[in-house]
Amino acid sequence: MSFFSKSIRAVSDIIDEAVRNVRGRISSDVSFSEYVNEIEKEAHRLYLLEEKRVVREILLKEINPESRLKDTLQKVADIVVELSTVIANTRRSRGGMSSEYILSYALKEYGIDNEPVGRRRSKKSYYPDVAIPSKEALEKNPNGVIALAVKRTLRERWREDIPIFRHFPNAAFVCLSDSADITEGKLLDMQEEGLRVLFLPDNLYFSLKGFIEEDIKRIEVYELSYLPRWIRAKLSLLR
Amino acid sequence: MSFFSKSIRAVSDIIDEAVRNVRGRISSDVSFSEYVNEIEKEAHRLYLLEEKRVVREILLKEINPESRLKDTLQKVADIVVELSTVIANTRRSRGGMSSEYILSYALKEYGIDNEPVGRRRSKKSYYPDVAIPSKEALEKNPNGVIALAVKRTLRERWREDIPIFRHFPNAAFVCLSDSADITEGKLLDMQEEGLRVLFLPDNLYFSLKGFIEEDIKRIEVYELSYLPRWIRAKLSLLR
DNA sequence: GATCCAGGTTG
DNA sequence: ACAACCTGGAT
Repeated sequence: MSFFSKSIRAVSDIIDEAVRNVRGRISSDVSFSEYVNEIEKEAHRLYLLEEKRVVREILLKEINPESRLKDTLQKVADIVVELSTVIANTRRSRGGMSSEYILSYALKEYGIDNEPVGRRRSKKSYYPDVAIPSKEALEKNPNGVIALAVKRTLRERWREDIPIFRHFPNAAFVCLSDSADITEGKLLDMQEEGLRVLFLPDNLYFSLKGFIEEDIKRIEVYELSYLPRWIRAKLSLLR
Repeated sequence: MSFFSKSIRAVSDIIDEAVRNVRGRISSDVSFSEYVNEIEKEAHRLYLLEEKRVVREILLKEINPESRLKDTLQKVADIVVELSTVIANTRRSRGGMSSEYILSYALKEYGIDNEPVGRRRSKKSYYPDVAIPSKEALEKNPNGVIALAVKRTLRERWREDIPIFRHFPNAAFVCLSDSADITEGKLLDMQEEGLRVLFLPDNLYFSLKGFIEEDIKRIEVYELSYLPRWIRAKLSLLR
C-alpha cells in the first residue's frame, strides 16, 4: 500500500460520516433510491476532499516548498505519473467497496438482514457482493439465499456478474449510481447473456421504462426503490 | 478529449516504432511469444516516455515556472487530481488497443490474414477483438471464422470474453503480457465458466504446465507460440 | 488472490 | 453516441 492510500480515511469512516450528513438533511419519506444515491454522492464528495488533502501533503513532503517549478519540473512530473496510477486505482477499489457498503447499510436501515461478501471469495468466485441474510447461507443454503451483485457504473463490466444467475435461483443485479451508463443496447445485451433481475436507480428506470416494457421481456427490470419490497416478497416465499 | 491525450502520439505510431526497434535487435528465430512480448514491452517503454513528456508540457503550460511550490500548491494539487483520471484511463484504453494491434500485426507477419475488430460492435457486443480472416466473416460466416479475444492482463475481466465461445465454434482467448496475472484458481474458474481455448505467453504456460495437465481437462491450453500453427490447422479444417 | 472500476479515452 | 479497453494498484 502506498503512502497515498494509507493516508486516506477508511471507506467505512467516510460512509459513516456520509450517512450522518445525509440523515441530517433529508426528509424521512425519501425513497430508497434517493436515500442510497444521496449517501453515495455525499461519500464521493467527502472522498474527493480527502484525496486532495493527501495530494497536497505528498507534494509538500516530496518537494521543497521554496523551490521553483522550473527547478523541480522533472521531479513533479515523476510524482504526477506515479501518483496517477495509485490515485486512480484507489478510487476504483474504494468506489466499488463504497457501493457494496452503502447498499448493505441502506438495506439494514430498511430492516433487511444482509452481509457484504467482501473481496475474500477464495474458491467460490461467482459469489455475489451482498448476501441476504448472510454469507454463511451462500454455502449452506444457496437456494434459500438472495444474492445481489452491485456496481456503481456498468461499462462492459456487468458481464462479470452474469454467473450469479446460474448459481443462485434468487439473484439480482443492482446498478447503484443514478448517473450510471445504462442504455437500450446494454439492456438488450444483458437480456441475451442471461441477466434475469435488474434494479436501476429510479430516475434511470423511468427514463427507460417505455423501452423496457416494449423490448425487455426476459429481464425483470425494477426501480431501485422497489428493492426492499422485492426482497421481502422473495423472503416470504423462501420461508 | 483532454489536452493530455491529444498531445500523445497515436497508438499505431508507437506500435510502428516499437516494431522497427524490435526488428533491429532480435534474432530471426525468435518465437512468436517472444516476438509479441518484445513488441509489447518496447511499445510500453515508448508510451511512458511520451507520457512524461506531455506531463511536463502541461505543468509548464499551467503553472508559472518561476513560482514557488508553496504559492501554487493548491493549483498543482488540482492538476494532479485532474490528470490522474485522464492519465490512468488513457493508459487503459491504449493498453488494450495496443494488445489488439500487436497481436494482429504479429499474426500478419506470420502470414495469417486477420482484422482487428475495433470498438465499433454496435449490435453484436459479443464480437471478438481479432477476426480471422476478416470482420466481414464474423457476420457472413460465423462458423468459418476464427474469433480471438485478447487481454494484456486478466484480473477478473476475462469473464467478459466468455460469450465468444458460445457464439463462435472456433474461438480462443489470448493472454498477451508475459507478466499477466494467471493463477491456478483462475484456470479452474475459467474452466467452470466455459472458456474453451486459451493461449498463454510461453513462460506462463510452462510455469503452469504441470497443473494444467493435471487439473484442466476442459480447456485446451496452449503456449502462445503455438497460436499461428493452431490457426493454420483450424483454417485447413474449415476450408 | 479475486474483485473493484468515485471511469475517461479510444475508434 | 456508445461499447470496450484496463501499459492495474488498492481493497
